[in-house]
Amino acid sequence: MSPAAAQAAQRRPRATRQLEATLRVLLGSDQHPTAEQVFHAVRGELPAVSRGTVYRNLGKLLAAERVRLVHVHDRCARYDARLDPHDHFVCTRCTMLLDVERGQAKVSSGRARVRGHRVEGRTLTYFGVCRRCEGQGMKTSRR
Amino acid sequence: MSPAAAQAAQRRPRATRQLEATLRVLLGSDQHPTAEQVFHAVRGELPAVSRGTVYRNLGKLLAAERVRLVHVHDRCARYDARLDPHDHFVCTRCTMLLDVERGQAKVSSGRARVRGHRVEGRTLTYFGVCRRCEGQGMKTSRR
DNA sequence: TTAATTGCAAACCATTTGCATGAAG
DNA sequence: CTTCATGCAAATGGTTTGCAATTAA
Repeated sequence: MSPAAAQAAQRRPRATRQLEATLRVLLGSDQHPTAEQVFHAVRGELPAVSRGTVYRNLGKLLAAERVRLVHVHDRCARYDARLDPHDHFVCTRCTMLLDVERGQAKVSSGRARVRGHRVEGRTLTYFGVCRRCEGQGMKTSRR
Repeated sequence: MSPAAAQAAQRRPRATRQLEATLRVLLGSDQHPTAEQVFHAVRGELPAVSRGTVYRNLGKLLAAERVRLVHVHDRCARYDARLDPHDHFVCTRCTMLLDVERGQAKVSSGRARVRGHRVEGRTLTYFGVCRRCEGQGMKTSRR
């Protein structure tokens, strides 16, 4: 990170309505919405927001570690306002993303190093077919 | 999956030079290359291949489960020809991606269901700073 | 012979960015 | 005031796709 970028990451962002609405949307959802979904939700209260602003604000929230990113084999990023250690389950049919509590024994409390490299964290994602899609058989699933 | 798609996934793809070269590249690397990197490697032996063909062939190899995708918070997909259960370590500075053997006790042999949903697999990714980047301190790292 | 595959180029789509205007501190 | 944030629109970049020409089977 460049010195300028490090400084930017530490500077507290201005409390704009757009930024606050973006955080509020994320805090109020456990659906791990995409940027597009956050954008639509924010537009609900601020009809004039632009996509670019939502993307920039999501970036600020990530930099400030107010939210995290969940990486799935989907094409787009998904945001999560839960900051405590937990895992995820993703439905490979409908992309539903669910929080999963971390069983203490499931992953040993964490290796400090892996093959000599310093480990700072880990992500564990279960994947499969959610109950809803399982029930729907081969029918085209929702998204 | 539509009937047509299911059929397509089962039909054995034609043994073209492009497809074979693509698989050979993947089998010959433990670097988890991106599509772009595979494309360049394939171009090494078939100077006329197009990006589109490599992407289509990567898709066929995935459908045939000859290779897998590793999802990292990077922007692009990375391919892996190792099919046995194993985990990964990613360097958050240089994006180096490493195979990690799965310690038998690390992740319990696998829950069949999570919150009622059927689990078919899981991915465990450690992230941190690799030894090389650690040694380089704050210097701009390779990619 | 004939259906799948290729190369090419255009299309897609999530995300990023430059710039002039507007608002926060 | 001064600096940061916004809206807009254009640019990016990885990936996908339509199409006519090839090629494997």
